[in-house]
Amino acid sequence: MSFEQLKLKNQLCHRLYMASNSIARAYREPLNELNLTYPQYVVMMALWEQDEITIAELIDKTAIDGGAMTQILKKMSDKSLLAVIKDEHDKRKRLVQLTQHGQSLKLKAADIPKNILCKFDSVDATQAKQLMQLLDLVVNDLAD
Amino acid sequence: MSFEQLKLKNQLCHRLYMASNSIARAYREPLNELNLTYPQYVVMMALWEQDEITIAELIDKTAIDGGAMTQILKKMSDKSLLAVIKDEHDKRKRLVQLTQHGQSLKLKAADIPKNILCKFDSVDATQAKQLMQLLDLVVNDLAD
DNA sequence: TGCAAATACTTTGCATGCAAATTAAAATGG
DNA sequence: CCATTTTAATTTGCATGCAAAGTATTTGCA
Repeated sequence: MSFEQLKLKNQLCHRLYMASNSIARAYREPLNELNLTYPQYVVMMALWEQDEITIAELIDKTAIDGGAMTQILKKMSDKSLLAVIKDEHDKRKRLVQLTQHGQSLKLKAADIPKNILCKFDSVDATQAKQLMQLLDLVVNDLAD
Repeated sequence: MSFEQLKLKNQLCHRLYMASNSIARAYREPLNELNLTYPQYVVMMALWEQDEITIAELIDKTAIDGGAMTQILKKMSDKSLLAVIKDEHDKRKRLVQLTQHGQSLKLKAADIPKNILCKFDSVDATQAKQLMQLLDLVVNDLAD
């Protein structure tokens, strides 16, 4: 019994596991300089696109776990990157708002994507796009 | 300043983050029935392919962090899935060996990959293969 | 109007991923 | 042959990802 389907080299999930960890590791150094973790950087990107959104919307945009989000926002708030304020219309909700400092960090982060991309010697723009499209299919098929 | 490069929809890393989490989540249920976490399952797959290898080799095959591996092996040892024994030739090394129970679990796991794949309505075999190849390029380019 | 059900978050407990420090043993080279 | 370096693992501290339980509000509906 060869059980080909159980070999690591045939596992899409293991490829994703390695690729995701690899790329997160690649971001670690440049993000350290901004004093951001990778998930915190994702939150920043979401807020740079649209500021003053609810936590639920932030969770929706980033796909970060709700339980983790509470902790992440607390740490980011401690670092004065953002503030979490009450929504007067619906007291269950809370709004996330970038501080001046949080907004200004966008300029410093602007070069990060380029610096990561330049590590990809074997993946050209077309392949990167194709890869993103395939990943979107995977995510959509697995969405609840 | 639009900062297109900072938008989440253009981030390969965020796609990978979501896809990796999605697929790991998909494995959670079937693996629960085997009382395995996803990384533990990866260790099992590595050992089903080749038993009695050193921890370093296991780390190399699985890409699981060394620090985490110690903990994972301890838990798996507690569950009698494997045993970690000394290497008499090099006392720095330790060998990982499946137990009878660990070996027998292979049969129960044999159907898991198929059951995961069938969730992919939008990704055919060709695309899956293509995706794996692209992911390999990413991992290789980011390898130290 | 009033209460059960749904929402929006927070909290808790467990399992990693990762960097850095530590320990033990083997390899090296002067 | 001994001291330095390298290798193999473990340990520790921090930051999530995730499930499940708990809290505060708001909705919905009888």
